Amino acid sequence: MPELPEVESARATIQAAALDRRIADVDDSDTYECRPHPPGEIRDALVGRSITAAHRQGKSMWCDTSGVGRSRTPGPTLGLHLGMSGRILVTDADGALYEGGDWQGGRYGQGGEQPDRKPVWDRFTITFADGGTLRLFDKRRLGRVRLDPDLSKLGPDAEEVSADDLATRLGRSKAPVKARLLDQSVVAGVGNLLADQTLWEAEISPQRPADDLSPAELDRLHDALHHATKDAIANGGVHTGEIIAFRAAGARCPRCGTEMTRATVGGRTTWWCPKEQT
DNA sequence: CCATATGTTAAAAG
DNA sequence: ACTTTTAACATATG
Repeated sequence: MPELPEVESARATIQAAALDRRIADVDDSDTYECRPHPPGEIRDALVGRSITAAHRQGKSMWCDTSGVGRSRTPGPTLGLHLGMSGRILVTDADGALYEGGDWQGGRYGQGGEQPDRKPVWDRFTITFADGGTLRLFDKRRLGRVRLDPDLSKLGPDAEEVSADDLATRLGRSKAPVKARLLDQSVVAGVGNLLADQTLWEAEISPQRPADDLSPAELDRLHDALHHATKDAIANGGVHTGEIIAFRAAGARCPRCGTEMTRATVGGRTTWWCPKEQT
C-alpha cells in the first residue's frame, strides 16, 4: 500500500521505535531485495552501529547510522524502499510490535503469527542487541534495501513542492498530466491512487497534456496534491481518499453521479469522472 | 489458467 | 539523441 503517506508512516515508526538501539545482527540474505549487495555486505556494514535518524523523500527512506563503538565517524546510510507491498515492522525487547507510527499491541515471532504475517514475507531483518527487530515485511518482494542509495534523480517531495516549481516541472512535457505526476523525477511520492485522488479533487482529466494546463488548473492541481497528501497521512493511507472506493466498474462520481471512466494512463489503471474532470 | 495489484526500471518504440 | 511507452520484475489473490 505504500505511497508517500504510507512511507511517511513507516519513517515515523522507525524514528519513534528504532533509534539508538545497537544492531547485533542483520539478515540480508534476500538477494533480490538487497541487490546489488551480495549477502553479508549490508550486515557487515551495519553490525555494531545504530540508527540515528530516519529520513524520507517521496517514497524513498534512508536511515543515518552511527559509528561503531566510540567512533564518531558515521556509518553508511541504509536505504529502504517499500516497493508495491512493503511495510516496516519494529518490535521491542519484549516483542511488542510497532507499525505505522502507532502502538499495535500483540506479539510477533513467538508462535502467534497471524496468517497474513508469515515470517517468510520478512525480506530483511535487523536484530538489535536488546532482542527486538526492525523488519521489512513485503509480500510481493518488490521492495529494496541498499547502502548509500542514490537519491539524486528524485524530484522534490510532493508535500513540499511549491506551486511554481510544480507547474514548471509538469509543463516540461506534453505527456498526460497523470504520467507526469507518477514520474518520481518530476515530483516524488505520488503513486497510482494518490494521482487519481489528486486529479479528481482538482477536476482535471488524467489524459490532459501536462504542458496544456492553464495557470488556474495548475494552481488547483497544486492545492489538490497538498490536500490529498495531507489527508492521506492524517487518515492512515491513500486508500482513505474520497474517490478511491469509486475506482470500480459501475461506480458513480460521489459529487455528480456520473459513471466513472476507466482507462490505462501513464501505464496504470486510471479512473476518473468524465463529466467534471476535463 | 486469466486478470489484477498502491512501484521501479530496463528495453523498445517513436 | 531525447522522450514516451511497454514489458518485465516477484508474488499474492480473486
